[in-house]
Amino acid sequence: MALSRDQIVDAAWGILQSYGLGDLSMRRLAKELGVQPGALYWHVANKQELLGVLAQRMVAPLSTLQFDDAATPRERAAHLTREFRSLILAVRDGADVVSVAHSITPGDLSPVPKLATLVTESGTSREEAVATALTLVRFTLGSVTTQQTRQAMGLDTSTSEAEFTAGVTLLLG
Amino acid sequence: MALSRDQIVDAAWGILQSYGLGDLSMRRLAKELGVQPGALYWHVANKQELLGVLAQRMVAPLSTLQFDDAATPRERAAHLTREFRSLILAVRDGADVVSVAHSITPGDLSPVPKLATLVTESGTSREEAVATALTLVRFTLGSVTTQQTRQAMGLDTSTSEAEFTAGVTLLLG
DNA sequence: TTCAATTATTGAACAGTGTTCAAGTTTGTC
DNA sequence: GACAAACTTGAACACTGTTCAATAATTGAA
Repeated sequence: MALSRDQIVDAAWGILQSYGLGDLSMRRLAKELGVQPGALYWHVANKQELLGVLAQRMVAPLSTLQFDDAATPRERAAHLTREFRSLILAVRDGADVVSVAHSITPGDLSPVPKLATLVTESGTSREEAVATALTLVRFTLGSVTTQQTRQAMGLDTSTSEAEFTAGVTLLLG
Repeated sequence: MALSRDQIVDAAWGILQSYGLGDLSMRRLAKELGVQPGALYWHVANKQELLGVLAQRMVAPLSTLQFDDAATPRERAAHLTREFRSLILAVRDGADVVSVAHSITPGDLSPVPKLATLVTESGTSREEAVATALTLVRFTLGSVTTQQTRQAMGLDTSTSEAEFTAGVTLLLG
C-alpha cells in the first residue's frame, strides 16, 4: 500500500510522544515508515506544515468539549483553559509544537475564538474579551513550555500547577 | 591578540541584530571573527550558554531603570513591563532568545523578581505577586514572539501594540 | 489485455548544523 | 632559553531539512 499523509502524521505523533521533538527528524520519520526521506515530501510540503498538523491534532478535542450546565461563562472559560493545558502537557514538547503554530496564526488554531466568546458572555466588551483570550493562551503556552523544559532537564516542577492556577485566576477571577 | 569571550558575545550580538537568529551559527560567528569554529569552544561551553549571555545583555538595562517619583507601584510595574517589551522587541528574534533562557531559569533572568516586588508593594500578597510577575513576563514573551514571527514573515503587525497594552492593563489594571 | 499517463518512491546530492579533540602554535614566567 | 599554561587549528563525527532526475508502481482508457 502506498504511503499516506495520515500515516506520516501518525508516525510523527508517535515519535513526538515517545522520544520528543528533538528526535522528530524527517530522516527518523522516514526510517520509522520504511521509506526514503524524499518520499515524505510528496505528501507534506515541509516540516513546518507537519508540525502544524500535529498542533491541530493536539488541541482537536477542545472542539467537542462539554461544559457543566450549571457553570457560568467565566467558569467555562477557566475549564477550557485548563483543558487546553492538559492536552499540550500530555504530549512531549507539546507546548513547543503548539507555540510554533500559534506564532504564525495566533487567532486561528488554539482555543482563542471560543475563549473570546465565553469571556464576552461573561459581560466583558468584545475587544477586552479577545485580549483576555489571547493573554490566557499565551500565558498557558509559556507556563507549559517552562514546565516541559524543566521536566526534560530533570529539574523540579512541583510549583508549576499552582503557578498556572494562580495565573488563570488572575485573568478570569 | 587572543580571542576573548566578550569579543565572541559582541560578534554574536552583531549577527543577531543584523541577520537574525537563523544566521547565528557557530561557523558564521567564527568566520566573522576570522577564526576556526573550534576556537569558540575554548571561551564558551556551547551555543546555549552563548544565547543565555545574549539574553542577559538584552534585558540588562532594566536593572538601572529609573521610575517617575509620582508613580504608584502598579504604574511602575506597568512601566517595567513595557520597557522589558521594548528591549526584546528592539533586537531581531529577541523574544526567541530570551524565551529559551527564561524556560530554563524562569525566576532568574528577566524582570520577574523586580516585578514581583513592585506588585507586592501595591498591596498584593507575595504569592499572588509572584504569579502576576510570571504571568506578565510570559504574556510579554508570547506577545513579542508572535509579533516578531509575523514581522519576519512580512505579515501585518499593526494590532500588536494595542493587544500588548490590553494584556498589561488586564493584569495590572 | 495492452499502453500511456498519472502517482509515488528512490538514491544521491546540496548546503548546511553543533560539537569534539589530537596536534600544533603562541604567550607568559622563571 | 626552557617549560608550562593558554589558546588555535584542521579535520572529522554524526547529524539536519530539502531538492530532483531517474525509476518504479498503479490506475484508467482503448
